[in-house]
Amino acid sequence: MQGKNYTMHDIARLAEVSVATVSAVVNNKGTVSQKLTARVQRAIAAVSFRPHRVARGLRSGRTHLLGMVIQDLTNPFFTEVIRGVEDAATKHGYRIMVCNSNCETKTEREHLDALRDDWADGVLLAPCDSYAARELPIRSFAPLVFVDCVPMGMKVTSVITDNFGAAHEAVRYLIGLGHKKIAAIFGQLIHSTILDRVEGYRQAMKESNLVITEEYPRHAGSFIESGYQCAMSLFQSPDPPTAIFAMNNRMTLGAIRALRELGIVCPERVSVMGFDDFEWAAVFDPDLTAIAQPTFEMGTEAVELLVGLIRSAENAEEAKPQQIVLKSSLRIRGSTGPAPKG
Amino acid sequence: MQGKNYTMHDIARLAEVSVATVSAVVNNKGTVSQKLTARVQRAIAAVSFRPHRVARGLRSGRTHLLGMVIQDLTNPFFTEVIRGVEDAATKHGYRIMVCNSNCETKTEREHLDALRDDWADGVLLAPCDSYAARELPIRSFAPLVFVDCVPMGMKVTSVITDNFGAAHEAVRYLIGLGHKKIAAIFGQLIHSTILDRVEGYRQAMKESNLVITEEYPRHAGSFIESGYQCAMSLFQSPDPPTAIFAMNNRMTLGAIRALRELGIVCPERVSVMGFDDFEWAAVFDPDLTAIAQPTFEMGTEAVELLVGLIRSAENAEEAKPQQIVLKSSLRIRGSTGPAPKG
DNA sequence: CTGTTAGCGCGTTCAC
DNA sequence: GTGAACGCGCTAACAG
Repeated sequence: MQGKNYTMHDIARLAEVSVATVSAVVNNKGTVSQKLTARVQRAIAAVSFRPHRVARGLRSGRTHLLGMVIQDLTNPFFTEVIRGVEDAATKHGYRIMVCNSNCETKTEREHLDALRDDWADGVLLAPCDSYAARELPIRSFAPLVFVDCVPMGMKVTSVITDNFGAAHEAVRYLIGLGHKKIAAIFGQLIHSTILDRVEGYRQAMKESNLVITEEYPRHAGSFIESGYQCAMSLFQSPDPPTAIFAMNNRMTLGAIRALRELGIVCPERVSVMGFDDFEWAAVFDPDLTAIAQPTFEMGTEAVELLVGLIRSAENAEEAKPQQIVLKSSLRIRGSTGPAPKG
Repeated sequence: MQGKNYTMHDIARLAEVSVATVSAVVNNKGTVSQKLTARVQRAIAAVSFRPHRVARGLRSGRTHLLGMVIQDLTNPFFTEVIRGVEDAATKHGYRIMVCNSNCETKTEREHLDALRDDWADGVLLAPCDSYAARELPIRSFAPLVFVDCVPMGMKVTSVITDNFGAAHEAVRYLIGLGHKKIAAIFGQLIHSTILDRVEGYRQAMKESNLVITEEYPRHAGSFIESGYQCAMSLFQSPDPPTAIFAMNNRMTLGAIRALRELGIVCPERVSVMGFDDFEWAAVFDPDLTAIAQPTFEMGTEAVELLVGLIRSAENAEEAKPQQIVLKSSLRIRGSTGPAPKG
């Protein structure tokens, strides 16, 4: 049923050389004569031999495997980051093991353990809880780079978006449109990303002497349903906002649905600003104004950082935590407009 | 910098037993005395030892790794399938290596080769080209199960949706609403899925003696942009359709955007039926009628099939190709309605 | 330049 | 019940 898996011994026998010679050819050591090299290569091609990664890793200590543990595979934000990771990793000769924690710290931990069992050469982690992440073994079996979200109040090697600045800019844009009653809706406050965004929102409001009505900031899980619930309750209050700033792509959609159900026209009566742009944002009616994060770049930068750490570790160098902060960009579309008069 | 990786020898020394005893404890052989077992377990816990998967795999020949090669990680259809795969794989003690071919046969091939290097115990494949897939080494290093899309005209082990039946049912539903001019738009005809859907559409039209105007079936890549282009050109024809059947989630969105730009009201003037339901379909205005595939189940079924094949292979049993065909379901929402009069 | 040898960490015989 | 020895496929060290 299955094709045979040839080993170096088979090749050595076929080419009538020793296994060490085969190994040298396979690894381009450049120490083998033209003639033998050709003979070995012919034998390799004849049976389409490929060296066994497992055995190779066992001996060399390096597996050329990187692990990536993410919060949620079904969120397009992460799949785009992964594309960047794949791209850069392939360039450096690494493979990627994508692990989905499904926003469960227990699963996240299991994946990290499994990557340890695999002897991954390095790990990228988008933790699902910035508080719980402080307990994680940062200096464990392999270098670790945090992506998108970081442990609270710790200096770690990471690649993140300037969430504070992005939120600040977005709110200033809304204020520039004449909005004074701007409500933020967000998920549980356990991600450094969301916390930074909320800070940016607060700061921008404060700078313009705008009040954050107590009922305005709403939170629940970062789902469509919670965005819907938040928006619904906001518009049941006596003094509803004229702008909603949703701090997550799914919550944005929930808010949009709520507005439609309530018959509240967007952007004439209420503007909607989303965090995270995505391929389909332009298909909605109105098309969504949103903050676009540099997802692909985030993935590539994270791999570059990680590969650097792996190299340092090999040379027994001590590398200090390095943070890369990427700029986002505001994509202005149809869901935001001037604040209604009166 | 990095924590030390302990080996069985370390544990043996710590627990003052032999490595074989440690191995027996680790693998629950049940042949070690209570006392020694406890001592070994204490030593394991003390340094949080974990057996090296790589070395283990080298010896046993099994890696407990499954590979999954998919067309496009950014398509929610696949991420949901992956969730099912992860679920079932974990249950059976397998890990998953997700590989994204990005709809390139070359990349697909490279991933399959890499999985061979990894000695994956089995492979799940959603090929990006049903014709090219016929050249793939079906009987190679490990059992292979096709998912979603299969090589043209070959009997292979696979889990797919009843695409013909789904499309047939969808078109019959539109016909039941009084539509006669129903246009199908689809991507390149290189996927067995799309081919089956088109066949279902044709068959349903034929059964009701409806003509498929030559200009109606349109094709290009399965992108938002191509859906947009298809819809645009359909409505520049002298006799435009009253219903559009988009055979892919992205094309559906493109069609929606085109209708909005042209000011064509949906569903009053044109109904839109999509293939592939997704989380956000209900947020659009109007919310989208679509055929929902059993994505999660597709993933779990594929793993069950694959695990079965792996077991058979271990027992040197010859298993014949087994096809699982799953039923889809029609989610009727607001984008479809009665055909306009006259 | 090439071949021989010894292990990488683990699992699986066998003796004891 | 337990321990010593061997081998999985490969690479690093050394010998020739």
